[in-house]
Amino acid sequence: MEKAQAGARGTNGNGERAERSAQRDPERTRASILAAATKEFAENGMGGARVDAIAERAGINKRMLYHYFGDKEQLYLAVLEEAYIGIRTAEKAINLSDLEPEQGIAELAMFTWRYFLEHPEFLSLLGTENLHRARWLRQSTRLKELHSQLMGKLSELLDRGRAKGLFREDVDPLHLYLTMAALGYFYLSNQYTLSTIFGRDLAERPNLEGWERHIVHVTLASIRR
Amino acid sequence: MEKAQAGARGTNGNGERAERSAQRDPERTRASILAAATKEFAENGMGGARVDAIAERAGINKRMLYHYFGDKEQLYLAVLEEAYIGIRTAEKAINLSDLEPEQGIAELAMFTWRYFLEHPEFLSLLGTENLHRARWLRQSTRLKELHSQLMGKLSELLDRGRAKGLFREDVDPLHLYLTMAALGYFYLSNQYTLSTIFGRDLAERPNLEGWERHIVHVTLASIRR
DNA sequence: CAAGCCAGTAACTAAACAGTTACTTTGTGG
DNA sequence: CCACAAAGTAACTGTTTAGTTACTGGCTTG
Repeated sequence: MEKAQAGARGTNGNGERAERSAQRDPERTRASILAAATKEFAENGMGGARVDAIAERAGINKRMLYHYFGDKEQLYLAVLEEAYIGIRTAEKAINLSDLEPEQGIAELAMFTWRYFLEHPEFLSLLGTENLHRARWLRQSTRLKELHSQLMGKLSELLDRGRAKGLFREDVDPLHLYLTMAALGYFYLSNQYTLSTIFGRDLAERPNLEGWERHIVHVTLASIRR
Repeated sequence: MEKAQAGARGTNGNGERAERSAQRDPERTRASILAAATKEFAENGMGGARVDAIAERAGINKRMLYHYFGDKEQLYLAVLEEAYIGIRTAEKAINLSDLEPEQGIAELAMFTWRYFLEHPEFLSLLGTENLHRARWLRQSTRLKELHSQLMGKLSELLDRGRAKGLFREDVDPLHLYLTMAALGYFYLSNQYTLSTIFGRDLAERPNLEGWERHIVHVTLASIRR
């Protein structure tokens, strides 16, 4: 029925393997499983995620999922690793060397906030991973080698700011990073319970913009002399 | 075999129902189911929690769980409600009226931090509830009536501080509350991934104490003139 | 061009799971 | 003191679940 079609589209005369049809594309299959699994795990957690739901979302046969990833846990680990690689890659691209220290810190705070805002699935996976006390993260040699680029940039800015007499002498870069991350993470990951309890939709545009300004304000206020 | 024992202990001559034996104690059964369910849901989330595990932890027959709570979802809701009632009750007990504004804010920040620190199951339930976009919290009329006492106390302190010229004019009490809560929540709920990535155990005593001081410092720095 | 491997399918299985049935025991109010 | 309701048990059921088996189709390479 579709055999003729596959034959016709598989090759195109010159040896080049052109834009091949949907059939038989390992990389694409793998990627679509990973994307589907990311959604499913982010929406339902490890315990709530369903292997069958992932297969359906990816439009593949469940057997393929086991073929490429082994089992549910290894698939989850692959999802987690990809999510961390995503943020680490984005961090690398930041260039702050020609900014004033205060401006640089503000940029880092906004970067973290916006990354969280645009990647809710990353926040959700973090929540799931912490529920399980970092069981899979601790297993992953790949992720333990993948250090955050942010701490280095933060330290450099702090040094420059201190030299100029702008910042306090005793600022711990880790504390500073945790402060920025905490303000963004909590607001977004807990937005549903908070919105319900305070009767105010935290996801509305003006509220989001107000909170971004607040994060920058708090971060800078905490390190200034 | 044990019937005679039960008869002997059930009543003690005067009509008073003395310290009755373990048999047939509805309140105790209900309470032990609730305690077991709190642990199970906090450790595994909604999707990962097992009804059989709850029954076993509570030392009761699974049938009783359905007898008292209806089904798994209603039991989860009861657990969530009890957890919120716990923090709201603790909040009520705080008295700040004879403290200076700065001292009062510091006390509130430390209260929130210590409550989170001592009630990890509450943090975990919040995480689960937010994963599900506050699905059960929104259903609960009981919880929607139960307003946080903290916002009122916070506003009062802010007013007093402003009158004395200590605090900025434009501080939003909700932003202030979210700031304190965010700093505590993130540090504790994400301690496992953070400890793994930064290679530093955030749960160690000196680190916990340092973070408490940091929360107070940041909170106050963000509202001072 | 065939041998063999890789991608893919459909249908199955054993265990785990939430929830139920049918029953017994125990305390209490008329 | 007995009738009846509430508390409790044990064993069961239908469904969902992760993971498997046994197979087909197609691509590459010696």
